[in-house]
Amino acid sequence: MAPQVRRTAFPKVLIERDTDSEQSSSDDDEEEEEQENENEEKTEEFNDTKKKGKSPITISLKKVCKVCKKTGHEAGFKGATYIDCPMKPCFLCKMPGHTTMTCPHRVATEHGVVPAPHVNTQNPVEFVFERQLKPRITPIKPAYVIPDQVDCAVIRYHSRRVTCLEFHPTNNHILLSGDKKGQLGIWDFAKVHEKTVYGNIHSCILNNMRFSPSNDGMIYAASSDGTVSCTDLETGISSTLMNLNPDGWQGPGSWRMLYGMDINLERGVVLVADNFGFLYLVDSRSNSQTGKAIMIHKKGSKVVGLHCNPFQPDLLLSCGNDHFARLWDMRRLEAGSVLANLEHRRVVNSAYFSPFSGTKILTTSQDNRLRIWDSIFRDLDSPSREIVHSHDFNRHLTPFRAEWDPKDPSESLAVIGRYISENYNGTALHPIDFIDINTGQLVAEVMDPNITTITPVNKLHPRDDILASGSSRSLFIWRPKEKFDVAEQSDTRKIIIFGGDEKKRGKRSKDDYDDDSDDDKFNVKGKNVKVKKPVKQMTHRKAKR
DNA sequence: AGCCTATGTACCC
DNA sequence: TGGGTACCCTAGGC
Repeated sequence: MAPQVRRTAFPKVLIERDTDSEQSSSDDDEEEEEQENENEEKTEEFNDTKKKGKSPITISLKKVCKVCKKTGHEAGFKGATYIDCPMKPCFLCKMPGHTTMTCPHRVATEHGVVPAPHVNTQNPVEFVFERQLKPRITPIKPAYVIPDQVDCAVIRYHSRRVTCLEFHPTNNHILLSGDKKGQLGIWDFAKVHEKTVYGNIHSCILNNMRFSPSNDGMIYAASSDGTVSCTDLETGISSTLMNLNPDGWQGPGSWRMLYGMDINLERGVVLVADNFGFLYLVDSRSNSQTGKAIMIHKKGSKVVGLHCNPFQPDLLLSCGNDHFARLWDMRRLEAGSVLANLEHRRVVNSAYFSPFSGTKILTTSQDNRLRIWDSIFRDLDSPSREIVHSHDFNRHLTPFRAEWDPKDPSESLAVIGRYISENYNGTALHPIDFIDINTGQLVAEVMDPNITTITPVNKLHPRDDILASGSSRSLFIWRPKEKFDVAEQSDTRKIIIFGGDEKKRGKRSKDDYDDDSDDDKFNVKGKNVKVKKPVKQMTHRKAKR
């Protein structure tokens, strides 16, 4: 050691760098990495000099990719733009050979979408469909009424991420929300100061909720605590219909969680499904389980969604982690009696019948594809269309679910949040997409420079032009600008008006929302939010910005 | 500001 | 089949 320390002549220093690294050398992150690399290289060369004497020290300034650890390129955010690692398949369509930036599905959202095929009435079932059910569907698709600008009200009372939303069936301005902690929020967004949170109904994730079809003051909820609750919205008094963990916590292997839930009014049952593949029927009058649990998905797999057909009470749709959505006949509900198995390449986050005719199926899968089956009366072996859309699974996000517009009689409009971000004026934003499920076209995208979080939970109002969103802990109500009347919101103390103040753009600060330090955090703001329409070429839009 | 962590699916061996 | 771990475009909290 000693001879090297004492030497007077320092060896020559060679700098090894990528050809384009000089162009971006002002970047702070890069300087940090350079420093790190320099240290590493110096140590190695120092050991070398011990053997060889005054051999040159090589300082490497080569870029190291954070994703694949290889040199020569970098991945990650450069400002608000994410640079893909070329060694990874495309983050959007999951295919190798190109990056997300150059993905054909990003250039044209409807890329690869097969148009709706012509329906031939060859068999009796199809004849019945054409005669009895098709008339319910409006033959000519009405033009979507998409506003140029929407206003947005924000509320923050959940302490954990929002997991589900439900509009009140009769009261037009009541929104219900559930969160990861199991809390149930009630927000009257016409009177911003009217909000309620019931925190003791469930002890963990509130996965699904539905209003009672016979009493719109009652809400049913299924939770990962293994219970189904029925809560009176006025009093907050809750009863437990079912508890799958009566003996409490006996370890992770035996703890049962409830995910999918729906209500079948005709049969008077609440349907719930667990994380082991089983379906349970609970009589909504006696609040007791009827019959035995039925395995409807692969043993040990989570059943995340249940939906009763709005017009054929005997038809049930389920979906889950076994990569399938399944169609069932309620009259013959038993393992093996499935009517159809709708295969997906990954976990199916949601599967819904269409809201007017009940004959279409829309699913959201973790393979970044929306799938549409145009008619449950036709061959269900493969979907009518697949639409590539960025809604990746992330363990920290509520799973994305594409939701039908319940007001669109042509059953062609769906809303779903977008995972992948775009660079909007230097801010990475994750818009909420409106997609024409017949063509795959992006009809509109809603975003706000103040909302930088991903918005996986979205619900369209059953009667009004209103979109409710859940993004992280926050809830949003979006509506066309002209309909938004800030004056009607009397509680001005808690209203923050955002008027496009540039200082407020970009990453929002804690103060934007938290003006109270107690558990009663509550803020509402009205502001201008952009709605883009229609967008065919996403790259064009990017180029303009 | 920087770290820690909860958390779920996929895929490896 | 089960344990280990990658993912590495999260968000809240300390």
